[in-house]
Amino acid sequence: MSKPEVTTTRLDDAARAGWLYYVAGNTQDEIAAKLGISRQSAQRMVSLAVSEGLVKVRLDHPIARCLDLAEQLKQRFGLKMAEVVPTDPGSTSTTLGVADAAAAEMTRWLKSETPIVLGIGTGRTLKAAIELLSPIECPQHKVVSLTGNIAPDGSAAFYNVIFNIADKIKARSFPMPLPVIASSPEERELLHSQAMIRPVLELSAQATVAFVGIGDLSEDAPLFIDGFISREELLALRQAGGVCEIVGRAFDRNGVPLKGLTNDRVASAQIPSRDTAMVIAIAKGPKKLPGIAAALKGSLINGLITDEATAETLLAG
Amino acid sequence: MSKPEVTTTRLDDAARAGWLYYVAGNTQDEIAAKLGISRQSAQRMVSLAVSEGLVKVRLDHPIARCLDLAEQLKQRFGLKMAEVVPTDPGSTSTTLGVADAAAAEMTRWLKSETPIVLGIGTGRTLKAAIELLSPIECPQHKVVSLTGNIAPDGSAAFYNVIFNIADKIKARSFPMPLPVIASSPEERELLHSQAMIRPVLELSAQATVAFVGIGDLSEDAPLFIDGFISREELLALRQAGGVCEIVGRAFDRNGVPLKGLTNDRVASAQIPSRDTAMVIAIAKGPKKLPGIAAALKGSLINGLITDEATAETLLAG
DNA sequence: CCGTTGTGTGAGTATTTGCCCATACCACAA
DNA sequence: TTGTGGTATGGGCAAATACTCACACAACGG
Repeated sequence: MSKPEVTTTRLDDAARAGWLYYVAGNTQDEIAAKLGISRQSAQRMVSLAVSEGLVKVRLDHPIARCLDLAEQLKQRFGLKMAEVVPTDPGSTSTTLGVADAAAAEMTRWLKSETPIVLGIGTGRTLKAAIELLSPIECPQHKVVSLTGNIAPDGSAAFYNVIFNIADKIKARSFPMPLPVIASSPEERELLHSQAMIRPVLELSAQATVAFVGIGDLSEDAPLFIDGFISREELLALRQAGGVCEIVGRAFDRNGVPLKGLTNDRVASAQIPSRDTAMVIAIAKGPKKLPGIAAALKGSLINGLITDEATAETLLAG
Repeated sequence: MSKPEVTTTRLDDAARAGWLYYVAGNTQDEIAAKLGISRQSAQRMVSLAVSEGLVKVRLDHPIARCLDLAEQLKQRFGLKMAEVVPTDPGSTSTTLGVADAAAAEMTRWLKSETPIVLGIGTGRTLKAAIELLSPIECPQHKVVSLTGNIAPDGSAAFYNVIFNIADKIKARSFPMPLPVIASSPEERELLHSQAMIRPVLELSAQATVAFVGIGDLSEDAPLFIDGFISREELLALRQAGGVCEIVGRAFDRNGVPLKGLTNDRVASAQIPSRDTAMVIAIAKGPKKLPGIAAALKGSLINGLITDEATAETLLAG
């Protein structure tokens, strides 16, 4: 037999072995018997068929596309974790799907036996996620708020969810009894140096994992809607190039924190270090796209939970 | 209420596990870790994905021998289309392999943008093929049954698959609410002239492509097993030289329809014209050999999906 | 003629997978 | 409340599979 012919018959045999294995459902032993070769050779034929790309596996489920996108996101943006949920084309909700996924991801972390420190940001998405969280007893863990929980009018900030989650999971909670944005840089320093606050800030820096929302800075930016900043402050942030806000701090399109403006007075903790903690953002939708892109570009996060449409646009851009 | 919802999320998870297993190449242990479940549950998820038909394996290598046989079949019997799949020597299944190939061939037709009329026969092989069909949305097409769908006892004929396929591909379906074999020639005429039936018969004559099974007339002929004809009628058909049956109509070894007997009462549509339609038979195995040979000889079909062993015998004879 | 190199094979072994079964869980009815 | 039937879970084990290694053999070059 001449050389090239040998190669084609080898692939032929490989295809036959692969067929018997994957389509006919034989074991490699049976294939070996039927083809009159040793089982090791049969195994080699099958794996040759796989490595030569003869065998194509396809998943007939919308989820497959999501997992694929998640993988691409991880690759492209160097994320440690990514999850993409299907987009419901008919819904305009900004929490549908991602909240469920976030709750599931939280549960996975909380199931850990070894104590973790769970950092929690703020926002509508996060609130929705925590509402979906099934109660589990996790007295070994600690949850720490990354933002202040006092609204400008003195009431508890509605979308600060530290108490909700602490209650759900029966863990010790560390809220930050502070305004989200102080009235001056000096006041912030004063507040941060309080004995009550310092341990919380230190704990937040030790977070094992943190879940944060990403706020946009459009006309109806949550920071503005909820009264934490004035319209003028919002406009100033936008003019300074701000595209998004994470735990109250504004960033430009490259994920670099803006200098000055309200950022000088944001009383939130820093986003935990991406070297020591998983920082998972939960965000989807066209309005948040620039913000998510910025967070990815600036490596502000190393985990992302989003939806199909958003993931596609992120990868296309 | 909760039942379908639970089922879909379960399938979602199964798809996820299947993806991680087959596409990402994780072991079941890794999947278990990533999904926060036990390995056993992961294993169940994966096998659920397989059993639900979410996972499709395709071999992208035309095995030379099979291609060669297919070509010879086309030449020798003047077929427009032939496909030969490998034979699993140890298996006695009459559908293994050919059903997959038939599903793939159907998919090729269904992908067409221009509307087609798809005629569908009946039988075990066809049923297996349609179960393997991946759901695709084809509202532009029409599927028409070539046989009645009422069993002698009044129930829906089990191997009438028009509803299964219509459901899978979301196309308009045209079943034939008739018995497969009428009690008399007169009854058949009466039934066929009904306003409900005539359009279906007309549509079936316009089929672009039709997939049919070939039934044998041995002791366990499907027509007899399923109770459409009596043992006496079966024997009579055999004595009159009948070797096979397509859409209920019996043919002799030259593919000529038998005169009289049950053929006078078969309420099925005619096999669509081989001049205007592709008529593809799906059949393999020694028991069906005479039938396939007859169908080829009588040019009842112009397409064939069979297996290696059957193709070889056909060509040798 | 001999050694080298690449390829294919079989044997043995570690890992992975499939399956059974005891148990836990949940919903529902008595 | 308790019992009951159906369902999901995880442990354990045997089968199946993947991997590593050593050897055989042919081609090639010195």
